[in-house]
Amino acid sequence: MRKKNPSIPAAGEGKRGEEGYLGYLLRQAAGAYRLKVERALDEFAVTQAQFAALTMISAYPGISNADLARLAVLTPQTVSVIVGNLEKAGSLVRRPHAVHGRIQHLDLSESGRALLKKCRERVYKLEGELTAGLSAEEERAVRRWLVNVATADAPQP
Amino acid sequence: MRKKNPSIPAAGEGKRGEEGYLGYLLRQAAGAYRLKVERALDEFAVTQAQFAALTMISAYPGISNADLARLAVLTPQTVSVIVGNLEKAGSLVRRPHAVHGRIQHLDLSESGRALLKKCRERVYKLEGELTAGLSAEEERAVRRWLVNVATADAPQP
DNA sequence: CGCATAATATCAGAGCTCTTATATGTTATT
DNA sequence: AATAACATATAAGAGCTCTGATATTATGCG
Repeated sequence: MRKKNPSIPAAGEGKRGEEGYLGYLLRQAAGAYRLKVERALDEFAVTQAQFAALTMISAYPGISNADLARLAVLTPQTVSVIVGNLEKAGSLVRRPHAVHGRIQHLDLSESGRALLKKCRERVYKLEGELTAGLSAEEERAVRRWLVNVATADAPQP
Repeated sequence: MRKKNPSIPAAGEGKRGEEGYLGYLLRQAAGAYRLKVERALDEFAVTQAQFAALTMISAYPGISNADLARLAVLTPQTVSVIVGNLEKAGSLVRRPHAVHGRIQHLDLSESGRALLKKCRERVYKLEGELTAGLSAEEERAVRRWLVNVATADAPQP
């Protein structure tokens, strides 16, 4: 079919495989999974970041942009972009704080809730595939490692 | 200092912690590590993607844009952007293929090689922190899992 | 009370990444 | 040899993510 250059290994092989740098492996795995999620949600035009935001707003209704950023380990500016796109799509609403003049509350709209429900079904399947082939012990090790990496330089109060 | 809303957990706790969805944990870990790398390389104005490209071109001199994309599990368009920025910075050169009229070879420039060397020292330290606290067995499980996730839907020839 | 400090939101600019689309060059089929 | 199929490169547009900067609102301290 196509003659592959034998000196360049495929993604899962050689230095790109299990002997490779953990940093590369992490980067590639996250990229591959992000793409998988976005293709599963392509029909709804929802990105991984938007799915995460919808899920968190659903779990913590009335959350502020700043709190959402802390929760998602992103900058407020980044979250503002994501929230802006979700607002444009009509999936959420921003309400001014009752007494605090600057804070805005975020809440899902009706269509946002319905959208999240449909997205969840698809993503749950992928989440299941993520754990397939892992023993309980291995899964615990992976989870612990991921949390450690994600919170490595978070200042402990 | 600041009064944290007690109903919103921190990144490493509650649903954002070890009981959370693996998909979220993967996303957060990759984001946190990407940021860590880019801050370590801030002085050289090199991004994680650029560091990956430099490393791969160094390992496979004369590689084509298309092969680099396959190697990095990215689209050719994405790699083209990264390579374009590295070229603008003078870290690599594009040479036309001797006989093939379309393919371009990528090679590091002298300054690119020097830059990569300096970046490597910094990133190696972070790579080391990535494995700290993992037993050999756990590290093997993590590596195997990451490779599985990264190559989940790669068509086996 | 008045001002400094901190928190919130937002704009602008850059880089990464995808999809879609186009132009060009190579290989296989007829 | 002509055409179809495939590979390579690249441009345009959208979304995500960061840094840096600015405006507005709260809070704390003199």
